[in-house]
Amino acid sequence: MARILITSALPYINGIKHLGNLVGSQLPADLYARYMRARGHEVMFICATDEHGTPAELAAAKAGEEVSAYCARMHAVQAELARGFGLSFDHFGRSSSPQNRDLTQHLAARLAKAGLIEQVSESQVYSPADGRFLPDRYITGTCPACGYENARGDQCENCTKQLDPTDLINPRSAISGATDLEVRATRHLFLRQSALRARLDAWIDSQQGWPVLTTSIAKKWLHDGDGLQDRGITRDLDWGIPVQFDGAPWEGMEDKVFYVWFDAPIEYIAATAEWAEAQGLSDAAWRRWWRTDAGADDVRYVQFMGKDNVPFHTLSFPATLIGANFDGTEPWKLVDYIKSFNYLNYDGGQFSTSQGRGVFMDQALEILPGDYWRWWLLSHAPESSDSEFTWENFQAGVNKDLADVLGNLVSRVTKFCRSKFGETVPEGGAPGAREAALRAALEGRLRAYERHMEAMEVRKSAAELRALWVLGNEYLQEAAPWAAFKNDPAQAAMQIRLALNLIRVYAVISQPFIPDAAARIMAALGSGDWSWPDDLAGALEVLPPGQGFMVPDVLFAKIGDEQRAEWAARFSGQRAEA
RNA sequence: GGGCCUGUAGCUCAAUUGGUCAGAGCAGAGCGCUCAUAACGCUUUGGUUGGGGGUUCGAGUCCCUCCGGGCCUACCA
Repeated sequence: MARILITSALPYINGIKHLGNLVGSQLPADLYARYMRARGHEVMFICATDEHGTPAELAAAKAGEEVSAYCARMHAVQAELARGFGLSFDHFGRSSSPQNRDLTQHLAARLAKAGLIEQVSESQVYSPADGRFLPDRYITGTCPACGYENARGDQCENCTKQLDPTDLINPRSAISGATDLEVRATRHLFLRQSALRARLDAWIDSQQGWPVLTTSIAKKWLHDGDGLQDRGITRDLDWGIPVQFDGAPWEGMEDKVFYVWFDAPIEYIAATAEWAEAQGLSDAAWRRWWRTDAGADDVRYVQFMGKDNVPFHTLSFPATLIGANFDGTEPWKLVDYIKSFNYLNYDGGQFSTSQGRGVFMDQALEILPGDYWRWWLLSHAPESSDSEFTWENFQAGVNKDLADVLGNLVSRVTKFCRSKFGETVPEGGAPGAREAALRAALEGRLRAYERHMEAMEVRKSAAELRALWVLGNEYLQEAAPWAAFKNDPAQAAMQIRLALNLIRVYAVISQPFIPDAAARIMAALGSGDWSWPDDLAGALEVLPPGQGFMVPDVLFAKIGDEQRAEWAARFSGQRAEA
């Protein structure tokens, strides 16, 4: 039994995430977590809401709430949606937790002690009307290069020229529209990542088999131009983790907070501490996952994220942890494997939170249960390149794979048995060559499925699982128990007993993809044996003759053409305000 | 501008990192079955692997070039 630590990129707090966000991190992370638990490994699956930063403040203001109240409310909303999608976090934390505050301040202090923190004076645009410093992209104005009037302070979206906010003509606040902007001097802490560049480079080089997407992005940042740049880790905001030093104000840093990207990954650790507290456990319970001097040396740590998150997970966060261990007294667990994903597009364009384009998690669950989405999204995960959601493809995938291949199989087997033998696993008959061939075919595909799941090859895993389901239909067609029943009822009994057991095995192995449907199958069959079919022959005899079962309700309803058309129309345009 | 990824049958994707690999699923066509959510099974039609050139005994697989799509480019997170 191995110990596996799994983290999903943290969903940001300002609103409900769309399906692209879901399939890029939380969903595949959950798939892996469920699979590893099913294989008997000890798993710690951590996620949390990422709550700090300017967008959270603005979203709260827009909602007319205190930012802390807003975050608490949205955290509850996101947690509920996560449950709806069957996301099996061991803990779904909050980056605003006391644990994260303490740990973030602690790690910053360690980095300072290591000489990896530097105070830098810089000029920032301040908006008196908004009462805040404005991040570059919250300043808009006319692009000096192309004349586009809504250019952002970091880059003109029209001509793609990179800008400095002070380049803009007629700059104004993107928040209030205020034009009385001024440039003020401010001081910030910088993490001297550049000092760790060689360490990070060697560390990346030492990793085996990481996705190209992961390493190429990391390498780009390490070697592009002047190499890895130091990074500001503080901001002039109210909402965030105060920049303090062992509880005392950090000189010159009064009224500042840590940059959200500094504290967000630290929340992976802090959330584990939150978990320990919630479980009534001691610090040792979470430290054995995160400190190699406290038991984490045999932990395998896997992170899941969209490609936009890669730089922070390959560079900044490792730099934080490596730097904090400058004297060898705080060996933090570094990630062992980073599974990164491309983007899921929506029907020819991008999902857009701001434009309300695409399907959001709450809307998805209003339409259909989580399993439908889990299956389609995972079987189309954007692993090698961006992939695309279309209602036609969604309908086809759900109807064919879930309703026809798996759902109908469960239906035909249980209903046939009920009509010929009653709702009891029938006895009699002896397996023959056909059954041996089925077992061999299952064995081959099951091991392939396991290999793909181990390797986090999400789409290949889904394809293999589907192929396993198909074997059931093939067997039934060949065995034809409805024909055998006429002349040799015992033969038919054996065949259908095997089929019932096969369905149970399908429930067990399909559980990582479609946990709810799997549970319904198991409940209908009256089985609570979720053990993985390492011994396939044995697993196919778990349901003994005489055991009662029930015909389950239709596992997956089909999506009709009219319904599909209606949904396509409903989600094409502006999302109604939630 | 720079960097990275990507372009394989109508659609979604595979091809053990140069050696029968040109494949699967869906869609289409035909046949079969009738237990089942008009479901299932079998057979089958589609591709000169974006265009062009090159290396090699041999290239979706390597090189050059052109065309198309996407992402990143460090103060959104």
